[in-house]
Amino acid sequence: MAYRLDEQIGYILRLANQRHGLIFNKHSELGLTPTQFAALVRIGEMGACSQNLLGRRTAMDVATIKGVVTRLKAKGFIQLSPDPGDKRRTVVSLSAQGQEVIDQLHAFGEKVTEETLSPLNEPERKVFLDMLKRLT
Amino acid sequence: MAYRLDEQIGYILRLANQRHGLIFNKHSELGLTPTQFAALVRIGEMGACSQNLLGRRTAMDVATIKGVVTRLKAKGFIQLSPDPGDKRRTVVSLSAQGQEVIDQLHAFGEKVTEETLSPLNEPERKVFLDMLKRLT
DNA sequence: GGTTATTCATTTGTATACTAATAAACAACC
DNA sequence: GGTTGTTTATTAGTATACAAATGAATAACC
Repeated sequence: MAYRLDEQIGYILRLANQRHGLIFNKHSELGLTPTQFAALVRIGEMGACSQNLLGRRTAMDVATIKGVVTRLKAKGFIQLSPDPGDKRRTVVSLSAQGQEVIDQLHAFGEKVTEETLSPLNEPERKVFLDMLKRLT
Repeated sequence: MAYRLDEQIGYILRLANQRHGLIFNKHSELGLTPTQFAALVRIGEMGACSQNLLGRRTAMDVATIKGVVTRLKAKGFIQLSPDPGDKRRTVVSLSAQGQEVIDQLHAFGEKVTEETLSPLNEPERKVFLDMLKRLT
């Protein structure tokens, strides 16, 4: 059987990611990227935490989370403060503005998820997500 | 139902992509990235074509394919030549070295695909790939 | 208590990925 | 045949993503 790029999981994953990004950007109101969105939602879930821990919990390495935090701070959604008990750490937490948009983010995220999964019906979505999770 | 980042298709797709990238790099012998690999395999499938067309056939915009072509050329896998019939175009084609590694690339790609899909059994892989393709 | 190892954050460098703007060449059309 | 519109390629700017190196602070351990 000949090797066909269009049948390879890596290539198709990249295409699916691209499509998701397009859908995300089309609906985006707050000017957030998918990555910034993920970090912000995660802080909402976790509460305040160190910058590196936030990176680990959102699957971003230290260099990536650094940039994401910088931009979320510049946009006013988070605030940074020194950790009283550990001088190495920078504590990341939601700003008042960040708190205010969390519900909006969730509604937005649900819309993006819905449209991204729209080619699949309900039982298919469950099967698909279960299998996709096993590939992480 | 509360919104949970870990259940969102966009976030899980990103994680799956990351894992695939790690597997790809672990096995990579020729120093290619997944994107460079895709472009090179595609040229092998299509034969010579313009730089922009190659980008379209590998889902890369003009800026991205430009960089990929530059690096594939620097690594000696492709060659560039002017299009005799269209002065705008740059024709991209495999170099002798590129021709030589195509079979190796296919074997490598199959190994990466196999390991990436290893958490799924054979019938699951088929179902999964079919559904994933519908999300592109 | 002092050595060793680990963790945290930053920085540098390389590689996608997309937008937008530009210039040159080509195509369509009246 | 000249205007209009499209295509091709380049460039600049922003944002992930990862590797690797660094310095500061903390933890582990004998």
